[in-house]
Amino acid sequence: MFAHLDLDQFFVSVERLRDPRLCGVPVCIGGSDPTKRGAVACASYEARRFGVHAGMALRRARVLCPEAVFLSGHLDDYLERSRNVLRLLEERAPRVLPRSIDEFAIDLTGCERLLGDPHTLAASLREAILSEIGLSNTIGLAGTPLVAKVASARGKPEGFLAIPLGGEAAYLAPLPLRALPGIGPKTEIRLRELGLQTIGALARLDPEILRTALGAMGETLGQRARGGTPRLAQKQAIVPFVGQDDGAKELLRDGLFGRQGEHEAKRLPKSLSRERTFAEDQDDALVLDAALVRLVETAVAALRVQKLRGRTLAIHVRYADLRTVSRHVRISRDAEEHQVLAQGRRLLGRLLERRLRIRRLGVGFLGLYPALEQLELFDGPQARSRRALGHALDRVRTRFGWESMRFGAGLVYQPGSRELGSGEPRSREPRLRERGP
DNA sequence: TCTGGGGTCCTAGGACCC
DNA sequence: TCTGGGGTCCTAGGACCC
Repeated sequence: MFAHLDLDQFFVSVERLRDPRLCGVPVCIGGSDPTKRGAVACASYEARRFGVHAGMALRRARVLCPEAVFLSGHLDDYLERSRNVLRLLEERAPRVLPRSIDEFAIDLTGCERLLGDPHTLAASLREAILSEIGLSNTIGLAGTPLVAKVASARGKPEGFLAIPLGGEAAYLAPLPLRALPGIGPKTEIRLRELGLQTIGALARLDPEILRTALGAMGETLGQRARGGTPRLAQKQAIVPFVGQDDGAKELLRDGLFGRQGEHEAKRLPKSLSRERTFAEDQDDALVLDAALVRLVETAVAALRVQKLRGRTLAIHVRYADLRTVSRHVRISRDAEEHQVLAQGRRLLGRLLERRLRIRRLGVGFLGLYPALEQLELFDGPQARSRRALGHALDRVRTRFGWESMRFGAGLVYQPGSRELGSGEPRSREPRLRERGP
């Protein structure tokens, strides 16, 4: 048997532990000012009753539920409590994989003799997380991880839903297509065009038809519709970044579950990116360049902390009309930050040829690989000292905050009151933004 | 009233090589 | 000189998830 544990309205629950006055009132995490751009990362059940849900624009949430309390949230606290949950589960269950910050897959196969009945064990885990950590949660129990996940989603909140062994496909059959992980809005439309309404209909469809219509994805979905496989696929946690400021915190984020993984080979992330959406759509080249500098700085710093390098640099842009476009370039193994920045500027230049205002700018690295310290042997003294500077910078920023150290163009970004930057006079710097990312 | 930020995986076309 | 077919890499974009 497999269990899937899902923390109910996780971010809101943590905020309520921090401030019990939030109990019983509608709460939206995602930004403290709902008149600004932003999205709801987590809405309390009280807010959901008004139609508010995760992913919704803050402004829309405010219209639907004006009396809601809007908060930026505390990502560091969420990460810590998520690790506490993982630790508790690992102490009492044979094999646990974090699926995200608020979801955990638990393998209970073959542990009956050691740990007893899976139902009893799963129920005790649910109870322990509630009583010892204070977090309400829902568990789904089934013969495959996939069905356990579906069951937990449908058992929310504060639920415990066990699907009888062998009854996986029967449980899924009457459910709507969208209940199956992997079916989003687009795929749902295409499946409906094939005349399908339920997961059961999808399960019965000739695999050949499915394959012709949807390619490899069709095959996968067909298998899932029939219940999936009774194995926990090795997959590393995805760490959703809630997005609120506090630059230096990123440096501390050396992976969500840094400690974990002695027995599980830790998988390298495939990509790393930093993005930001402007308060207002931008076409000022100076502002865009300053944002680019800042994003490259933070992304490179994050790579350095995780001892990774990227093979490809990507710049992506979302234009005012919401179209998203990216440009990529291969970067050399020994490229340094200033060279990466120069490449990024070139790519951004190409994207600016379309004369549209820019809503969002992003810098990403793809094809990540471990940065081998030996590479430094081949560096010249200049490269070495620049690298040392980078490491020193990371340390200073970790201790004193991102704003404690800034360079040239990055200063345009956020003239704050505290930082002195590199000592240059800043009075001439235009004040272009009211707050940093 | 226009939807954040961080990821994953898949597809498809073109370049290039053999 | 013309040219097939296959493999791989790179780039760009789409769909999905939390």
